[in-house]
Amino acid sequence: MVYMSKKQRTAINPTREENFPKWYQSVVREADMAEMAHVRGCMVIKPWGFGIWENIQQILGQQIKDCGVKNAYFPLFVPLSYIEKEAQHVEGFAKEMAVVTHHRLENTENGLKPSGELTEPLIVRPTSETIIGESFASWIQSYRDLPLKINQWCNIVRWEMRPRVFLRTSEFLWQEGHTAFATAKEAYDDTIQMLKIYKDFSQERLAMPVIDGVKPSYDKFPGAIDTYCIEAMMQDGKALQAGTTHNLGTNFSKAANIMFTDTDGEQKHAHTASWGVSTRLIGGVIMTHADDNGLRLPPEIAPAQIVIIPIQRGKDEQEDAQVLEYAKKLKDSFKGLTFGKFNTKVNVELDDTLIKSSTKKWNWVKKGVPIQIEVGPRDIPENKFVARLRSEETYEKHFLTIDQIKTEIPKFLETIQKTYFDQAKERLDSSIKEVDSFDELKDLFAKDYKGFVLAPWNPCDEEDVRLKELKITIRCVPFEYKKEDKKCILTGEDTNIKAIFAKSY
RNA sequence: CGGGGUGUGGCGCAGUUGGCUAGCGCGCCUGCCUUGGGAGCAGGAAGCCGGAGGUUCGAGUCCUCUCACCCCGACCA
Repeated sequence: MVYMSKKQRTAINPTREENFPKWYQSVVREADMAEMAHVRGCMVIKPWGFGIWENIQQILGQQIKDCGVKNAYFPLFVPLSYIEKEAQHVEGFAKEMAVVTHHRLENTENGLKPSGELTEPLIVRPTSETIIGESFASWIQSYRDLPLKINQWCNIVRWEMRPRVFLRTSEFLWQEGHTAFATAKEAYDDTIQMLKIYKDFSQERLAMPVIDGVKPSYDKFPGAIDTYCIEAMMQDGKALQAGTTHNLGTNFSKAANIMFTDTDGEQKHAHTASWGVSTRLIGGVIMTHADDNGLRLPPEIAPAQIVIIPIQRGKDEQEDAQVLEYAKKLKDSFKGLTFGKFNTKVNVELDDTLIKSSTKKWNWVKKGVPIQIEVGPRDIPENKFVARLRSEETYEKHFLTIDQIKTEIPKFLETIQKTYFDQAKERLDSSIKEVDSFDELKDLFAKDYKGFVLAPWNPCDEEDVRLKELKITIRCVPFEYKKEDKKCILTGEDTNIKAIFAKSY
């Protein structure tokens, strides 16, 4: 038996150290973010979790619009024949498709039975390249119709074998951008530009540092010329692909016949690209920032940056009423307050539920609200309140007065945001090891290494079986690293390219 | 889809070689007492033990089938 003092007691059990996957599930449950639905592989996203997604939609959505992209919406159902048009695309997605074959239920002796078989089965979109391509083909006729930039926020279905809340579910929410250009360069530039948007969003809003780069050819999106990605490192050292962009070249425009008449009068295929991020980002935020007391939300994407907890002692009704009154007044004092370089609005929640205040406070610790404010009878005469920052492990009290809100609260929020990023960045930077041989790589992971490895690699078209056996994947060839003439750790060939090797989600 | 495991109040679990009113911790409700970092005491509600069938005087426990979930592979944002 281990002696456990009250101080060591953690809100989340098991701890990260003890069992990372269970810790993760526990954080999701205790923070009241989501739960697995009774429908296989699907999740119910609860308000506190969905609030994060809404912020992602709102902030990233605006950034996407700022790139000249318009939002639209395309059908959930994709005719089978559309998918069939791009050979690699079919191969890549065939094994995880939900297929609709009937359009009616018939009441029989044995219960409801599907009837009215469709002449052509419909696929529930696993992604929308093909169906959007069909629209693009009819929308685009001349170079004057280009570039065409469309985005949709929607749900998609991939019949996953092993679901995990936020990280891998059969149905999930995402944003998929689809763009078409007259030239290959523009399509390429678009994939690079959008990757940059994702990277900045991830780092500046989610406080989640990422490595951007290009996927090995065998790991690219089915039907793409190249796939680019941002890779984040979770606290267990595993990589999480947090966003991707695909340069589709003319593969899909050939399949869907997206053609335009160019300035020279020639009929040409458009060059297309696609890019997306999903609710997986929320899983990334959890595994990047949460600790053994639960979630820690970066202020930039927290559904509420501040919760006010009235300390009502239940002894004196009048006193309790005054405290609540004061709490409301305090809440109003935050109106119009913003923080950070993006002037993000400060949202304040007043927790006036009947739950005991001490319990209440722990609930909000677990939910990861950046700042907890408590107000009690003693604060009223002096217009005071107590603020505690989720980023401080000691949950120290900061005594403030109402007129200090405008100056101090934004500072606190900026500090928390920065602290979370710095901690994650420090972890990432100190967990990238460089090696020059396969044996070193193997030894490292054999010793339960938690982190990334940067090593010389000569790009090839097939995954190395030795890596597969070690459950290690090449995450990407990063855009930035020191170029040196070395030997590929897998083939021994000369190369000046390096790749990130890691275990992954 | 292959290999392994688990299904018992909301959550986490215990339940001996079948045996009497099915337990424990947390949570929930009521009361007293407390309240500025997870309080205490007393009382209470809540489970046809995943489902179906079987063996038996008797099944949470044994057998058969089935479903679901978890872990390991294959696949993946």
